[in-house]
Formats: sequence, structure tokens, C-alpha cells
Amino acid sequence: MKVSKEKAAENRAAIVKAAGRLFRERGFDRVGVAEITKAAGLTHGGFYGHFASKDALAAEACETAFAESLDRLPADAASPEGSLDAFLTRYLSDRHRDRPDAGCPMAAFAGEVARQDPAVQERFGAGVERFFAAVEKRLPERSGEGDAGRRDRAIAIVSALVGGMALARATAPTDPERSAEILAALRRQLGILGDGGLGDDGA
Amino acid sequence: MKVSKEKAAENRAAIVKAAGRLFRERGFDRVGVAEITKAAGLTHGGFYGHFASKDALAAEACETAFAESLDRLPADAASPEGSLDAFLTRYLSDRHRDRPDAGCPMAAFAGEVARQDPAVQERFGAGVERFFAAVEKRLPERSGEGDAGRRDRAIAIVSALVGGMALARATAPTDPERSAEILAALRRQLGILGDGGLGDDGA
DNA sequence: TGTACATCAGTGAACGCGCGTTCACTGATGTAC
DNA sequence: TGTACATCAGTGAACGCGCGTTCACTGATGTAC
Repeated sequence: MKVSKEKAAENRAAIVKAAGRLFRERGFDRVGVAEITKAAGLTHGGFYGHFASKDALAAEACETAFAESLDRLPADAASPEGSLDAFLTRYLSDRHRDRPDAGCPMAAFAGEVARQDPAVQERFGAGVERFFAAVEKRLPERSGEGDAGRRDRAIAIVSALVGGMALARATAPTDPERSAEILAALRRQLGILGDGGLGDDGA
Repeated sequence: MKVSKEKAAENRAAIVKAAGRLFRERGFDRVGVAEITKAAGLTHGGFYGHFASKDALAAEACETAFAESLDRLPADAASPEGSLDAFLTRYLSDRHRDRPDAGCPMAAFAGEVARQDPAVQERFGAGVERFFAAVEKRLPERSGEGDAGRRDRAIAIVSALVGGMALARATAPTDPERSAEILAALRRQLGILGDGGLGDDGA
């Protein structure tokens, strides 16, 4: 049965949203088109009226997941909610570890992007760049440090977040204590780091 | 046709070795039993004489990959080849990025372990612990820092290595400059870090 | 505004394919005499 | 030491299943008059 243009656009958006959640939770390869369309309240047959392929949906879902993640950061870096500390605390929380479907696309996708369609890789790369920039912008000034040094620090912080979250999730089912220890250690180390640490002289 | 016990043991080991390479290169889900046994010079039919399931092989391949990776570090942390700097340089190299099949199992598997069989998760967790310990042992002393602080630093360094390598690999096909930048930034930041940085006062 | 009909979003069965796993069979190994 | 035979590692066809994708069909939408 046909459906109004407006409703069709809503259905399409619902598929992208469901895909973003399911792909982050279980990975691109372990979620099928039928399951995604079902989660969006549809059947799988109409899928190819909206998307050229599963890969095309994956690319769009990746982009949307990044936008969703980054739009949660208040743009005002000076406000308490927009600060680096607030961001690090939220990123390294138990809730973020336990809800990958609503979480950072880098932590969810980094390991499998290299084997995905080039369209997915492009959206992923653009999202990574936006994360680097968002962290760099929130990094406190450091005496004698140029822009290059700040960018290096931002890259190191994002890398530690992504790797730490992946390790915390990987160890959570079997060894919850180690998983919690990883997040706690990063909160302590990156707290210092955000406040001017990571090789800083503390001045 | 039957084969000597010795040859059968060699065949089994060849399957584990091929699996370790292929799983790291393409992920557990994108490599089949038939492809693994073929890479080991066998057919897939005899596979279940050696392993209870593909998952059981995955667990063993994970363990072997960790052993292989860790045995490459010379035990003597004081020797130049066994130092943290040598390890970081090798870890963050182009060669390591471009040869995941011979590289760190954490960087290769971290993203998918949470969705794998518990047996895989256990071997992975044990390997992560050994990596933490290996880095902690090689960390230079820092005045006023207790064992807990050293362990935190080790966890942060390993997290940055794993996340940075995953991001470098994810961006390499589409955006080789950004991929190279990530590795270079981490070499600079963690070099400092290894020599007493990451919040150190440089004393 | 009301009617007739072309459009097209969504349905559900079907396709070809690759996967993990099973199984009857083969023939070299290695043991019993 | 030599022979007969039971064992069992490895082979390759076959299985059931889930996947991405296609397609003939349906019936509400929205346009032309």
C-alpha cells in the first residue's frame, strides 16, 4: 500500500535511526536488513526503494550517528556542560560503556571500518576529524605550546578514549572489575591531561 | 587418508596459526572455516576432528596471537630492544598499521570481542592484563608516584595505542595523511609520556 | 468540489550464495601377533 | 622382522540456515479533468 510522501520520509529516517542503533550495538556484519526495517516498523521488501544497498545505509547511519554524538556537546566550550571535563566524564561513564547503541561511533565502529565500503570510511573519517577538532577546541592553553602541540594532545586524548572504551567493553562481560578499572584509570589520567598534563610542567 | 600423529599435530598448529593471521586481518566474522583450513593446506572436513567449533578455534587463535605478540618483547626491560621506547616506536609504525595480520590482537579484536563467545573474551582479557603489566614494568619511575599511579599510566598508554591504531587503520584507505598524522601525534605525545610525562613535572 | 486513474511506497515470497557443521568414505598409520 | 587388520586424520559432498537482493503484486495517494 502506498503511503504519503511525508510518511515515507519518516519511514526512511526511522530506518537510518534504527540502523545507527543496531550497527553500533552489534556491528555492521551482525545485523541484517530485515532486522533493521523491522525495528523501524516496516518489512524488508521496500528497503531498496530508499537505499541503493546495505552499504549505502551503513554510510548514512554512520554519518547520522556522528552528528547525533557531536550535537550532544554544547557548542559553548566555556559553559560547564560544554567543557572538556564534562565531556570526558560522560564519555568514560558506565552508562556509555553499557549503551554502545546510543554512544560514540568511533568506539563502536573503529575496528571494522577498514573492512567496510569506501562510503562508510569517508563518513567515518570526517566524523573523526570533527571529534579531534571538538576536543582541541576545549583543551586549556599551555604556555609555550603551539597549535601543533594542542592538536597532538587532542589526538592522543581521543585515541585513549576510543581504545579505552573498546577495551572496557571487551572485558565487561567476563571481567567487570578490570573493565571498571580501565575507565577509572582513564578518568584519573585524562583529568590531569585535560587540565594541562600529558608532558606539561604544571605551570 | 590417515596421517602420522606428529603430522596431525603440525596440521592443527597450522590451522591455529592461519586463523590467527586471518582473524586479525579481516575479523572473526568475515573469515570462514573453509578458508582457514585451506590456508593451512587442508580441507574443511577434518576441522571438527581438531576443534569443537569455530568459536573454540577463535579462542585458541586469540590466545596464540597474544603469546606471539608478547614474546616479541625482550624480557629485559633495561636493554634497548626491551625498552618502552622501542616498544612504542614499533607499535606506532606504518608497518604495524599495514600488517594487522601479524600485529597486536588488541588493536585487531577489541571492537568485536564483546560480541564473541565467552571463551574468546576470557583469553582476550588475560592478554590485555599481560599487556598492561608489560608496559607498567617498563615505565620509568616517577617521584612521588605509587604503584597505582604507574598502573593508571600503563592503562592510559595501552588505551591510546589500541585506539590510535584502530583509528589509523580505519582512516588509512580513504585519508592516508590523517592516518599518518594520528600515528605521528601519538609517537610525539607518548614519547614524552613514556619518559615521565602525562602529568609529570619533569623532575 | 468531485470523480477516475496513474503513480509508487510498502508487502511478502522467492532467488542465489556462503556459511558452520555433519557424515559416509578413504587409505596411510601403527599395533597385535 | 614380517604380515593382517583396526584405527582414525583427512576428504569432499551434502545439510540447513540466514543473508542481501529482486520482483510481482497491492492499495492508498495525489493529480488531471
